[in-house]
Amino acid sequence: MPDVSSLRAALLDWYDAHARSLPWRAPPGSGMRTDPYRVWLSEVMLQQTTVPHAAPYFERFTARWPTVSNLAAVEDSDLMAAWAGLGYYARARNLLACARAVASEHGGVFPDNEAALLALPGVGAYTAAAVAAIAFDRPANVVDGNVERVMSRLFAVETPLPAARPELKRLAALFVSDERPGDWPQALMDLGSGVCRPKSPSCELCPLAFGCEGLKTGEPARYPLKTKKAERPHRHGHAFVLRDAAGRIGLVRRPDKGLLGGMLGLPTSDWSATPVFHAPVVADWSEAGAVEHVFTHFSLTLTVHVGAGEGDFVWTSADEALASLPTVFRKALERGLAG
DNA sequence: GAGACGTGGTT
DNA sequence: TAACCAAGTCT
Repeated sequence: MPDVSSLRAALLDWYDAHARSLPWRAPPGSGMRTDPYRVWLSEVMLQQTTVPHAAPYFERFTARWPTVSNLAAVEDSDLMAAWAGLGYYARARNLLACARAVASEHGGVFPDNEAALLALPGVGAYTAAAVAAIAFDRPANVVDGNVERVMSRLFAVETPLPAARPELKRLAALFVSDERPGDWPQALMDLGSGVCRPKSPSCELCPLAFGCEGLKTGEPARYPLKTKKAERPHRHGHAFVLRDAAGRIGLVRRPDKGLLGGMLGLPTSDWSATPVFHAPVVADWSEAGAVEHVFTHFSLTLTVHVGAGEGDFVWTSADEALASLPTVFRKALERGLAG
């Protein structure tokens, strides 16, 4: 068993020299702490999302809505449009619900403890711990994919994910301490992101190499072990680019639950092996090609049809539609507009 | 516990 | 190129 306190000291030293500079991060070692609102917003945006993808959204959101109270006052449709392209749209719906809960139930001030944070919409075990630690400097066991990977290597855990999750969390808990509780998870995540990477880890640069059981095995990259995932099915569908006399696009608001919930979309058929061609209005539809898109649990070929007509739709200029649609529909609309 | 839930970059 | 992967949460 590696010596926990020397590993901890070694990683914090490394962090002092190598911490990343990020838009939501106070200068490391400055003793400054980031506004809880910004910590929370960044943590939600970073769920299953890379730093380069989330960063511009974070900059736009904080410029437009500097406080959680500002965010709480936003119209649902504006928030969803601002989130377009970032994915996992339930996050956006929960983000707004959480901002409104903080505004109405907590006087516009984020709660400073893990339990109260956990009760907020869209805040799970990871985010509650991260905000408690990073924004409030509370000792909290912050366990994300990076931490799981680092722990699985450090201790050469042979149990595959996801079954190994409780064990990895227990191991991570060994490092939680009153000393620099806010820096610790960030150091761990920076290490996981830049050194202890999923593939080809840079063990020669790693401050924890001296105590790493995984490295001793000679195959650190083998960790964490994972059980095979089911194959991703392929579906087909039809999407309809409907234009009125003014050239606007007819969109529909999707139901809150389910795929792309709460977002605007193009009218479509069902998505299945053999979709039924069911146009939103009777029109002279012409085919404009197809687009491919990959979701987490299925891939999709969408055949795009263009036509003119009127009806009960959310009529939107092409530019606004392109900016507010989720990516799958943005791609379909671009295809339709290109002819 | 397992599946739903997006997107874009990397290998 | 297909597969894998990213600071997860909810049901």
